[in-house]
Amino acid sequence: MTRPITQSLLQQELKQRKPFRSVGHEATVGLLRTADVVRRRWTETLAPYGITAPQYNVLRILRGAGREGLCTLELANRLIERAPGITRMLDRLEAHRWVRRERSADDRREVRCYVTPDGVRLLARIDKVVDEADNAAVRGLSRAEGRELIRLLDKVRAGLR
Amino acid sequence: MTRPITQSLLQQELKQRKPFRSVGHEATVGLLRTADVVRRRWTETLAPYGITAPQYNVLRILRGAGREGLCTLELANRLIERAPGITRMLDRLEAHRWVRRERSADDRREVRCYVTPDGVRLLARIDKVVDEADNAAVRGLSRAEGRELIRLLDKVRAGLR
DNA sequence: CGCAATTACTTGACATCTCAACTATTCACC
DNA sequence: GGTGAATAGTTGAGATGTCAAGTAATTGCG
Repeated sequence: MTRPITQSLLQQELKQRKPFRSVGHEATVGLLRTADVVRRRWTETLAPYGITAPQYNVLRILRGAGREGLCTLELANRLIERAPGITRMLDRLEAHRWVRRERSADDRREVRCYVTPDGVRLLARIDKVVDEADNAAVRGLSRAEGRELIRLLDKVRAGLR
Repeated sequence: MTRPITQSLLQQELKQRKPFRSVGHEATVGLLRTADVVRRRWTETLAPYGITAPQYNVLRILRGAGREGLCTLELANRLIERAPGITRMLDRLEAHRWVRRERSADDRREVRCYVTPDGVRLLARIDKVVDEADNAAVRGLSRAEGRELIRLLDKVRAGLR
């Protein structure tokens, strides 16, 4: 538990003089900041296509769902998000004609959502640049480190459940 | 590059059948989702105190700044955030009397911000539960794994700069 | 069968965050 | 010294998230 001679990278970024209170604290702050940076990079990547990152995620999930589509709450579950946000995002996606919604005939409480052909075309144009952004995120890591990062993040989530 | 027999944890969470397109993609998605989970836990921890996570961060930074306080843009830099959000958050923090603002005498363009004694008292009440939340985040990890996670996150951010 | 509880949203209100545009100062340079 | 450029911050408008409360359809149970 010796005092390090140099500050950690994160300490310098935060312009902090004091060392972190604990490994947990430094890991938490590092995690949130890193996610912010990645999110921002994603946003920049998508901006030229007139779509936001959360909207892109929804479209991609709907494409994955295929012909059957998904209902609103199922979408919310996959995004770990509450329904109200989804409803309003779908309103906007529908206005762009990237998504189509209709009441389910089986259960008229449900609203089933589908990507439109326009939406699929948009995704096709975007996929490559998103792949590039994803790979850029792990540019600094070796393949083994990338996998180790994935494993550690899995463990963090498992510990929080 | 062999196909894994079992799906990764994240693949199960996302109910995806296909393996991830790349290590970069899985790491990116894992990072964003893990940060969301940690952020949510933080929000729950702070809710009983009537303060949001971003507000708590601002207060903690201002406490760290001490008697000299900080100007708005300096706060924005430390939070990796744009100024407009900070202005409005400070409006709310000031309404709660946790923060005090005044035009700098040196440079009348600047607005210097300080925690009030009320703010300091609030932080004192909160510090412990936040520490606990931070430690809970790495509960699943050994000490060595925690440090490894910090190192890998540092590398990701360094690679994105 | 009928009615209460549950489910699947939807709407309203508020806190973040973002970009763009605007005001007030201060700085730099002739 | 004065004027144009840069800096610090605010305001407006839109997207995302949250909770609370309301509506419509379905389920469960006596």
